[in-house]
Amino acid sequence: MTADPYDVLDEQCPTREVLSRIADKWAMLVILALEEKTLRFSALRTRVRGVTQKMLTQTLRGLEKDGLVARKVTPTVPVTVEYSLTPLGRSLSQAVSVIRRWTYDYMDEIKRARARFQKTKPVA
Amino acid sequence: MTADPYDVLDEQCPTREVLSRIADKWAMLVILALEEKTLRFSALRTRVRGVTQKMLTQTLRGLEKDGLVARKVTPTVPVTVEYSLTPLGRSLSQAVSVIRRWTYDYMDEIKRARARFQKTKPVA
DNA sequence: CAGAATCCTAATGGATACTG
DNA sequence: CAGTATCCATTAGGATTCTG
Repeated sequence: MTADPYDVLDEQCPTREVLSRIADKWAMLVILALEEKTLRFSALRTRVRGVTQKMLTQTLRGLEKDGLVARKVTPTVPVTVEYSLTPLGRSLSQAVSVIRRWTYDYMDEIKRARARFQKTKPVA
Repeated sequence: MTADPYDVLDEQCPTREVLSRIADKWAMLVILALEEKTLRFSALRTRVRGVTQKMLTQTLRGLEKDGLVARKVTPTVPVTVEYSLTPLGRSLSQAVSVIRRWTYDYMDEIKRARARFQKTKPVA
């Protein structure tokens, strides 16, 4: 059993910036949306409720840069742009789904924890 | 098979804000650091390389609020404060570890994807 | 439709000073 | 030691306008 050559807790480790990209609210939501199916820009904007056009564009460029999302332009009039997960992106979506699963499964417990916290430390 | 009562892609869904808290660079790093062992504030600051005291405090308060991290104060002089994952936090750390695992496993492929991207779209 | 550009506010991050 | 508080510079993010 060889130790990992990486350590994300180390600031200099290249994995740190990869984590920074995916440990991001919009990035995760986009990945989850594209996991379902390929979507056009406008559909993606609708599916990922609350994302602004600017953040969606920015997030997509980042994911594209790291090879997680593929951008396909069809020269219709007006132009059609489709976004989909690459095989690499799909492998990541598995991991992101685990996070979502956890969130769904423990939502109630988190609510209780919050209530408990409020009781212990009333609003300052 | 009952459908999940939640949908994180819905802006109004309570799971959205939970995801926002954990889909965060510092939050994930703190969770990974505490997964190894209980740590005092200063040790945590050293382990999570690059985090500032301000961001660490802020991140810990958020995780504490959602019941993921426990804060234990021992009234020594000077005071000793230990942070550890709660059982709920440990269940999450499993999921976060999956993300880290993915990052370590695909780091090389991401590097190649970046190189490819650079070739296709030279710096603007 | 898919975005680029612009403007403005809020959050982040660093540095420093202070306290129980 | 483990913070809180404050000032300041930089950056992220939101709202709006405009275009191929």
